[in-house]
Amino acid sequence: MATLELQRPRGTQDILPGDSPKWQRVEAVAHRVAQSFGYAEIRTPTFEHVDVFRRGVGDGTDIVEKEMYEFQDHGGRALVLRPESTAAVARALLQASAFSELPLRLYYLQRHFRYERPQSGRLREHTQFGVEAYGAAGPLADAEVIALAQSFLGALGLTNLSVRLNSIGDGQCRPAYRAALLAHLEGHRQDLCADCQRRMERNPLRVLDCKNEGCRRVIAQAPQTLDHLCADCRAHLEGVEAALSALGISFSRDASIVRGLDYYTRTVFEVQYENLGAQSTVCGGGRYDGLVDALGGAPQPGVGFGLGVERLLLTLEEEGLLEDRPAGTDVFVAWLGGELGPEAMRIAQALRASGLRVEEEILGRSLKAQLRRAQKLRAAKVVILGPQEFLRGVAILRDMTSSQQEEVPIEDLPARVGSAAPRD
RNA sequence: GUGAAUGUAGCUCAGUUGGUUAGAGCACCAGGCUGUGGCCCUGGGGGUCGGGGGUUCGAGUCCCCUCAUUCACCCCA
Repeated sequence: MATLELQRPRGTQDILPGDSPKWQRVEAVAHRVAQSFGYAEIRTPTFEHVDVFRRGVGDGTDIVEKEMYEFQDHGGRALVLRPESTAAVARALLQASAFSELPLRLYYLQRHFRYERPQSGRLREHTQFGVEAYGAAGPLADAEVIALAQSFLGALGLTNLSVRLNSIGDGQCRPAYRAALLAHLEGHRQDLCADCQRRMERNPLRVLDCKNEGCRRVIAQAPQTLDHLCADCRAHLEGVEAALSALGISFSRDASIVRGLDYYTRTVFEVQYENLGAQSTVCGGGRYDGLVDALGGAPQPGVGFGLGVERLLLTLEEEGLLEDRPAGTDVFVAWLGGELGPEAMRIAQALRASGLRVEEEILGRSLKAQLRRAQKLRAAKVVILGPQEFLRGVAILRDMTSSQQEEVPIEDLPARVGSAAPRD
């Protein structure tokens, strides 16, 4: 490893030419699937006023409390690199008065910035494919969003992922549940780990997803959120499940799913891939009926998910679902003799005009080296232009699979090559 | 933020108890084949051994600091 004075900042990634086709594939599928559900793309600024997230995500959350990249610009504004997109999208919609026309179906493909300790699948700059559906208070929107996530992952070839569903209640029933849970935990305080004893003060719901064995035993006896849901929340959850069943999407209830962001209400869900170690959640989402209100707008029901693209790529890699090196070139134009470079470029241009992906020699290497290059590019055809052929107005057209070659008039090359090189 | 492991060529890795000019395979370039890829053979370019400091006659090897990566926790996508 060469010693560089300048390295990329911790927790960031360079996407090099060898990897960018993988990203392009995932992005293409995201655009296609989201649009097939009638969702339109939205893009928001990379930085926002700090208050968008203080008020939207919540002041007490880890994201806002210790993970934001905050800075002040020369005008003294308190800004922050966006740590997530849901609150930013809501802000944009409010600013554009977009809630006048409902329902609103949006998706984004954006980078987020959080100051965290990096490990694989967790970066300081990461990309999410996310979806937001506004205007529908009923359970159909929840099911639609989950179906979209399923379709997206399925289109990429992933099948054995698990969808876990829970409801964390709303302003009606959550306080009562919280009290009941706290009472139970208080009775078993000595059996809980030190972390959980601390969690009891700040956010008792978090105890539910502790992996510690002693805590798990206490949790198993604890009151279930599901038993404390008010009638409306219960009906909502059952409605989501009924719609998912009708769609043939399998899921399991998982009382341990709790969200760390303040804006979630009722439905919360995760899509997990087990082999991913600690960062096994590829997709997380839920309902956030209180968000727009918190940002100062008239209340709007909303539901959506965020899907980590870097984690998804790790999963796809592990499942062997990414092609290593997709062919990027159809034809290579080789030349020799020292004088024919410009003519080779002219031929390459003519071939490109007929829709082919073409690379021509610009280093003036030996023919042998040029053919090796063509092979490495997996070009199906090579045009070879030599001084002798050029004088007669022809070039050699070589088929790299069969090793057959023939002379073709230069003007006929686009027609001949175009018909002979099938595209995938 | 807490705890731990790892850093030798572009990549994957060797490198004995500290001891001469730090190696291999793959990749790259060239030649064998003076105008034809894959296979083979030969040769070549490439390393401040992550960085800095220390111990020592002598450090890739030992010690300290630092940077980066990885794993677990926290949290999250």
